[in-house]
Amino acid sequence: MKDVKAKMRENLKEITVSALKKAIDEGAVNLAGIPDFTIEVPQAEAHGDFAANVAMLAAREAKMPPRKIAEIIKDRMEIAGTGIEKVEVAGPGFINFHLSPTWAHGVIPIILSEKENYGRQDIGKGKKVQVEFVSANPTGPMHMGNARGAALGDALASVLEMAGYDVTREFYINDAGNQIENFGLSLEARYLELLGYESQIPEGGYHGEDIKDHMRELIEKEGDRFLSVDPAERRAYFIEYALKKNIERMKKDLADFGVHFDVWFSERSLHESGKVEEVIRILTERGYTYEKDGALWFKATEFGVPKDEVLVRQNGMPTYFAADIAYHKDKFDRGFDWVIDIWGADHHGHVPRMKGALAALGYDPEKLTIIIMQLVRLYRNGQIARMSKRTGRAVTLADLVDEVGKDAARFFFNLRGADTHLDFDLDLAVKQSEENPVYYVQYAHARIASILRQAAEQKVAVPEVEDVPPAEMERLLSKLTCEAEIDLIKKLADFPDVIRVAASTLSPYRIANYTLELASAFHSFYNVCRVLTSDKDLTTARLLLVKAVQQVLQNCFRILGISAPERM
RNA sequence: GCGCCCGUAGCUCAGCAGGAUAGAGCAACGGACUUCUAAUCCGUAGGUCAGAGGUUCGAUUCCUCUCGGGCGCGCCA
Repeated sequence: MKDVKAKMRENLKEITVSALKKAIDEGAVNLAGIPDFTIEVPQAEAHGDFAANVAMLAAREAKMPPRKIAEIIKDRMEIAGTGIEKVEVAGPGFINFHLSPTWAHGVIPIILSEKENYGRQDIGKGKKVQVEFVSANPTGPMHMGNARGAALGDALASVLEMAGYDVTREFYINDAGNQIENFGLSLEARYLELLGYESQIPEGGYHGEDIKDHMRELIEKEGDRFLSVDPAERRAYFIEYALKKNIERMKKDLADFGVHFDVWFSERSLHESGKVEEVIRILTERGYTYEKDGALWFKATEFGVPKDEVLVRQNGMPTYFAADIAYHKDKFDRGFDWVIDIWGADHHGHVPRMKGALAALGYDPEKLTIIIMQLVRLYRNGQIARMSKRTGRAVTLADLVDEVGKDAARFFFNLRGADTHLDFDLDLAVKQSEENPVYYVQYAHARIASILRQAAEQKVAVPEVEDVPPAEMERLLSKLTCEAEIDLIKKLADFPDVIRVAASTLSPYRIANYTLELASAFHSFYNVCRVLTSDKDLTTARLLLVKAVQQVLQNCFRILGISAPERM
């Protein structure tokens, strides 16, 4: 893994450690060991390119003021031939490293040869991880919350892939249970109603227009023949019919949103294969259940949950929770080393009991990470638009793609962390689409594409990295010395770090933020430095630079699921 | 009542998993296109990081409490 920044950090750490060791050996500083310090990038440019905080951490044990320790370390540093131009002690005791301005230039050939793999990490070490997200109710169209989950989950999965995990994207279809019963009753009511019979949608049923559409379509195809069919039987048929349509629709809407799942997992299959029953039996055998009021309960309180939970209802039907336990057991039985669920904030209360159930089954609850995503509050015409499926007037994911566009919507959702409460003003999103930040980053890509087109027209070649000897490459890139160029190159060198942090904190929004920063550095560069000039070497160097920028932008866009336009 | 999330510029949010003088975008104001796309750039202004304690050499970041907002606490999913 080639990472100029990480390598530099390592070098600086080694230099600092050996200087400190020397100081200890000489008795200049009294320490038993080397503190676990970091080499970080200071905020202010005046503080150099990197800084070590070791002196502050050592101060207490050494019983010396940090600045003095820093001076002692600094005096013993061997910096000849390291690219370090100056070492300074500053502030409370930082050791600041000022490097030669070209220290990061080597990142350009690395990007151009690694291409879409630039930034890839190996922290996952090929571990099998499953990301389960969206898992929307198949009883109707997907809403804004599902859209957020889709954008977040897909980007997270991509980030983990970049970090070296073997990722499976999975959608859990809740095609069983009470809601499906209600779905059937609602379909049936609409069916009867459409044929002129009096009928009522039940309590907790679905009032959406889509329910009516399903039945209208069915009547066109099959007429009124279900009037004489046994109600339970015809409801089963309606459910089968409408579920299939809904799931196909969800697949299509998600595909239009740029999200593709590896596995669509049916809840019903867990019931049919006996896995729900099996998991209940195991819990019982392990002594974690008891009967009360005609129901079977899970002793959740033994795992720090406020109250016990029902597994099997009085009527003999297993609860959603029971199926969910079976589902999670199945996930681990399929060999995943790590399971990540993305749930809406309205489900956060179920986290402890799910983990408790896993512990009861003998699995390590630490291997399940549940990301709680705060809900989306949707504004339209200046007021809150309800998202409930039952009102039938929700803004759907498909509407969002139509009105705002896939790229803008996905970028917008991934601009914020999962735990921010998100107000989405649809009118504003549409109205401001011209000023949407997504255009800012895409424009950077399009501008570069335009430069490369111009270069091709002028028969200016951009050399392939493989064809340029390292010494020649170094000579060419040494032409890149103005501030905008240096800043841009450093930004490129940040990318592996960004992947690392985004993956280890499960925060794909960091990619979106970084993309904005990179685009900003590019736009600034563009306004100051002309790429196609009469200076041949400078032109070549800048072409290599912008090509590298374009590559990194593409790598970001791929993670975020947005397109990389050649023209805008 | 109990639990989880949030509170940073007028608005929407960052703040690199404790670091130095808290940053962007939008909105406001002033500049920059005979030159690779002005969907851009440069500058000005804007702050009691909700409040109070604590841990630390150092807190926007970690802990406790208070206030304010959101969401949960079903034999629904």
